Amino acid sequence: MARLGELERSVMNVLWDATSALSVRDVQDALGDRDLAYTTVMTVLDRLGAKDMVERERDGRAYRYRAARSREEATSEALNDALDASGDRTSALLHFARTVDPAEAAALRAALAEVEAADRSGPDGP
Amino acid sequence: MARLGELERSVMNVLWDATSALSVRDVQDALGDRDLAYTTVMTVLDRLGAKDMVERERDGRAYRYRAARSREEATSEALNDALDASGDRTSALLHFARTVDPAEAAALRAALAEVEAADRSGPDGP
DNA sequence: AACGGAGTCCTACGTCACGTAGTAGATTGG
DNA sequence: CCAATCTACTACGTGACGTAGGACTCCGTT
Repeated sequence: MARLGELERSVMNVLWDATSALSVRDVQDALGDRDLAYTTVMTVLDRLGAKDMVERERDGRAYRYRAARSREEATSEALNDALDASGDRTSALLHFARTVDPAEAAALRAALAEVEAADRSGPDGP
Repeated sequence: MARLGELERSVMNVLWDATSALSVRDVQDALGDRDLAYTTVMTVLDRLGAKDMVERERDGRAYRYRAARSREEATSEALNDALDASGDRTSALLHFARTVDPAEAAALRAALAEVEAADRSGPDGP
């Protein structure tokens, strides 16, 4: 995930929490506690578009914005970026696995077992 | 891991690849392809110290610098930061597990099995 | 004892990302 | 036709980072 600033991240969270594409006004309202100028929200949305974090579609005179990737996909990308930056993905992953919280370790094991089963029954599906 | 710039990361890599603590001069030499001023390297080392990425010890008149954490620990921290920023660590991890490369998945499974075994035989050791 | 080299500390400058917003111009409902 | 609404473009302050120079301090050498 391209690096995000604090406001950019807030906007992404609004978009991720929304069920449909939002107008600038919608986002501004959702960020009600910050009382930002309309154009501020527009600028941020625009920059997020430049980072391919959001997409927009015309809706009459205005645009509606949606997240280009789900929160999980974006985070996963961030994880991959961190691993790549480290230079040695595998040993970084191993260290992480050895130090992760037990509950999360269990969740991870379950998810990995799932994909393993899927792979075994054939990568193209049964 | 505190966010690092490109030169800062290069310096960390030099430190991580070194077997012992390095002087400013050592680091400058290791970065020989960039031909940086001595003080530039000092400044970067200093900033890395402010971010708790390096530690230094006196060696005569000069200092010697070493990474405060291993590459793996630092990356692991970065992973945790990314997960925390996402808001939902578990679902991010699950998505990651489902999309990770098969070889890495296998490595992860092995590491997780290891810690599971260690936990079962007693968290305080056998 | 004065000098030069090696080191450290402090300060600085340019650039870029980001938070923040204003102005100008187009479009449209009433 | 006018006011509201929306987009496009421009701008400014701050902080991070790459980069480096100058001042000051030791210490060995002449």
